[in-house]
Amino acid sequence: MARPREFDEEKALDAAMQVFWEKGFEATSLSDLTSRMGIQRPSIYSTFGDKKGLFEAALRKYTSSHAAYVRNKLHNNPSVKEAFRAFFENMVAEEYGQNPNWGCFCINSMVELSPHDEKFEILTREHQMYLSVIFQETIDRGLRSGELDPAINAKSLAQTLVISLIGLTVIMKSRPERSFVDNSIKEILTLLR
Amino acid sequence: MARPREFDEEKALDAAMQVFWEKGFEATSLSDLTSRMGIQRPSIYSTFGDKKGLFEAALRKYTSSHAAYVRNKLHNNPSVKEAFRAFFENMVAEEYGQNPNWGCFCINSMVELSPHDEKFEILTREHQMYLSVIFQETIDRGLRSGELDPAINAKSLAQTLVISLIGLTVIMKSRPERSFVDNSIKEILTLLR
DNA sequence: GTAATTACGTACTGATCGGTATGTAATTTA
DNA sequence: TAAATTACATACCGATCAGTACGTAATTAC
Repeated sequence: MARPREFDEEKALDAAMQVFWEKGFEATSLSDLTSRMGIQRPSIYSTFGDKKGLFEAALRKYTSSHAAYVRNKLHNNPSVKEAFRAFFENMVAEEYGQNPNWGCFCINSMVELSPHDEKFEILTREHQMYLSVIFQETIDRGLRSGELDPAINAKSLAQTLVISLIGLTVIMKSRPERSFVDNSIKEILTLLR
Repeated sequence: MARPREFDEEKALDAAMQVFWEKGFEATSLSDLTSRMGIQRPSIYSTFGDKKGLFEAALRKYTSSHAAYVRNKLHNNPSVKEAFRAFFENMVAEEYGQNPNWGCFCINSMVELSPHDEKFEILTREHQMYLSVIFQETIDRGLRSGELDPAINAKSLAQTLVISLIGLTVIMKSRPERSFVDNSIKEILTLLR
């Protein structure tokens, strides 16, 4: 190691994540990135490879922090039904709040890149699988405690909730009336009987 | 009208729809379009305005034909439960088939463009609302015939099924194990009790 | 203090982007 | 047949794209 980095690699990556999250891969230019990351092009290329490498690093940062967020939200609530209810309702409230929201970076990437790039097909799939495992663990906890109907198939229900989460996140991009998503969440949560 | 068009406007639009469907708006270049549409740039600009105008025309063509397809699928089955089951299972089978599938053009556009362009926010929202109306009509039919539990809220359930459809379509972009979507469809269809 | 190494900023590359000017061909109207 | 109008193909526009060459600054190793 000769001359040390002058910029904070994590902060720069975080800035890149925000730009990609907001605009997607294709619509984000290197100029967008340098201005928001506060560094020059050669620093990006020497640190992250190329544009796609930077995107991948940003997406990995997102998925790991998102997984931690979801795990925390669901595990820190004694009631499983209440945990899922709060999780879904909180997600909707954030999306309909003042601050602009860009949905889920992983879902955005799944739609834009997965069909054309196997690396992102795998990366985004693995995140969804991980979410379904977190969901299933939570449902299992409710089965063990007796809170949930023992006839429930934890795995199938977890997978269904992941798919509902995706559907809700995506449809909110078109900003439907709030009752649309509120009704659906109520309906979906009846599966957690 | 002086000199008549030498190309078939509908066929050209159909070709444009396929390219945009496959690659999205940003990743599709004018060169991609001219080569697949079989016409020159000035013909595109004189007929459809600009790139975004052509995209909008292509998306409108897609949504109207997709709505007709869904309506037909659901209305031409005497059993409502069977109609939805066949609809969802057929969608999955197509996506996992040999031919490449690009998901739903409207969902792709909702993810890529709706947050940055109000015109597409409205256009994609209206299509989802229309699908939910078709779904609701079908559920109402099942309620009238006595096939479905009269305790069902047709509107909420229709909205839920639209969200499930979106979630299924999107997650299949990452090509999960087929059991993932099969399980979820079974679970979702239990709401049609 | 000198050589080696790494980082930085500037300025550039060829390619491609979306969009258009222009000249010519074809058709209608009169 | 002449004028007007529309469509076509070519060839171009300035801007921007992702990516890099290169010279200089800073740090470490010896």
